[in-house]
Amino acid sequence: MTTRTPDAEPLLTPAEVATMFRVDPKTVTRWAKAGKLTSIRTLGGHRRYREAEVRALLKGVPNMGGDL
Amino acid sequence: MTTRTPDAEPLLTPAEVATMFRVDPKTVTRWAKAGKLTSIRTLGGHRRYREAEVRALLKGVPNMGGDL
DNA sequence: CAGCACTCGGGTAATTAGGGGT
DNA sequence: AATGTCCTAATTACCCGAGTGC
Repeated sequence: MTTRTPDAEPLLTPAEVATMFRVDPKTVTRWAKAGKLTSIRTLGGHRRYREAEVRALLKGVPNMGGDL
Repeated sequence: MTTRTPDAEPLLTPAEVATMFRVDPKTVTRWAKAGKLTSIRTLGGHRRYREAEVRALLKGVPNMGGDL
């Protein structure tokens, strides 16, 4: 069976992102509202997030500022 | 000469659309029933969706300071 | 013709959105 | 300013059996 794959970017549900960051889904929603996360909405209004972006944020950005 | 192609819009199956939106195929069916998606029915009653329309709805617009 | 994956249809839990308050 | 919790309404996900697509 030839699996058709029309460019589909891997998306994550709010719950998945919340689990990855160890926060509540509500918090992830706030990040999306604040423009800190790219959110793609389903036709019903629910949000989906780009896996690539979430992973990039999870990678842990090195502290360049020497904050501590 | 290229292959002769009759006027045919590229169509997607429910599973393909579901994968692109990261939702269940049943959800895509609900969108069609709700009139949110243009559904083309096969002679057997199965639904097919316009790839162009799906892509247009799926466009991930980064939050450029105007989401709400 | 036979067989398997997928979709259909309906019904019921789980998740999400949104606002408000700590 | 930021996160977690409570509420209600809406949307979505998984259960079944039967039919379609190839």
